[in-house]
Amino acid sequence: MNASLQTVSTPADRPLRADARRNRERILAAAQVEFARSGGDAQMDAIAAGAGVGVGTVYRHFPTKDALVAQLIRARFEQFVATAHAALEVEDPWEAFAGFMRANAQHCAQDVGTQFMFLQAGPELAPTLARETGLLDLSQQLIDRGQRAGVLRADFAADDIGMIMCGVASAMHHGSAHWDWQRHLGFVLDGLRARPA
Amino acid sequence: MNASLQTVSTPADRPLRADARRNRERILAAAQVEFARSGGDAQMDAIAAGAGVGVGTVYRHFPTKDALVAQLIRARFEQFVATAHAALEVEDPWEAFAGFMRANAQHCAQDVGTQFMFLQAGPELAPTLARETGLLDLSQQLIDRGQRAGVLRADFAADDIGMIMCGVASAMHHGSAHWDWQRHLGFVLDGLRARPA
DNA sequence: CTTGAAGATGAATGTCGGTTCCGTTTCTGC
DNA sequence: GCAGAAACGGAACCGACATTCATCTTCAAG
Repeated sequence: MNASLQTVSTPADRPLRADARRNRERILAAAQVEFARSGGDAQMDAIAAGAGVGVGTVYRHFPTKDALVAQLIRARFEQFVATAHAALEVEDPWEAFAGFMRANAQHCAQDVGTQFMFLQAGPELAPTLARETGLLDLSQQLIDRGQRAGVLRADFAADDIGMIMCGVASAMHHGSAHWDWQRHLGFVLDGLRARPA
Repeated sequence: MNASLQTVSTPADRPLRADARRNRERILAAAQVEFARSGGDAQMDAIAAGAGVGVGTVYRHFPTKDALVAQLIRARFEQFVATAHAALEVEDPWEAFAGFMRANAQHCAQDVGTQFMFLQAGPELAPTLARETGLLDLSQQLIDRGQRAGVLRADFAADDIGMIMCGVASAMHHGSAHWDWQRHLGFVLDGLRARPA
């Protein structure tokens, strides 16, 4: 499985029939639940069952499993975008940036499907989505603020965010007794803070 | 697949026949190559072919694919142990620690199989092996030195190392154009350095 | 050199899980 | 209401792999 970026035909090609729209939502919800439960390898049958729907219906909405995953990921990125907007409202430039990172990590922690995304999805999916959804720009703004204020190290770049989130996600994915992703993120954030000198 | 810790019957149960020992080595080598090439999902047939051997032979040496993977991982941990010993010889406490981390990451970078291990193997495998091989103790010594010298943050623990390596490995695993695991590790190491105040 | 045990072989087996297909059911515009 | 399009259902299909097994080969002790 290699979740490439299949543009799911969500665009209002034709206004979906009422029941179809309902099912579509159910499927996405069930997929999220199922991915969370199984830790990344949910089965189409299970997703269909969870949505109270036949497999065929799942395939009517998403031509392939990858397409379904891609849609989940896209939705998550839209959440990231919202978080970024919120962060830009925060006064303190460091807290704005750090809070953004923490909030995103928190979202990942609550949805194993997203961790799955960072760990298993095609390498280009995350960067591409970040660009397409505008997340990259927003992140850049947060970074610029931090760097202008001298609280964020100057050599940090927007592209690094994905890499770091990926690393943090992998820590939470394992959930080994001693592994605490919040510690991990804390270490990294401390590393990103500008050094006094 | 869930590489639990199957103690492969390497122990000199009975001195393997000469050709058998040779094949065993070939299989391990081929497995490493094959995992590296395929990015973590090597097939038994491919491994057998790479070793110039029939599949049955692979199964004669390793009862299951997991057992084979476990053996590869165990070997890698022995390499880590060697690195740790070398690091303990280094004068500067910070360089000893940081060099240890960098060297291990480097080893991972050269062998996708190891990245696979950190990312896919059962959550308990790494911690368990770290204990069994003595790596945990050695790491602790490196950490103690750093903390006594005041160059390593006081709240860092040996258990954190696996988590961090896991994160770094996940970054290199994707190898997205903009993702550079050395940057990632650099950020983290900066975060681990004791703050002046 | 013989011989039997250890080892090797690879086609065949079994399972798992994504995807397809077509008969049936449910909407919705008229 | 009705017709026809849209959607649904889920058994069946199919490829991909890990694993097995009956048979053949090679080593090494005596």
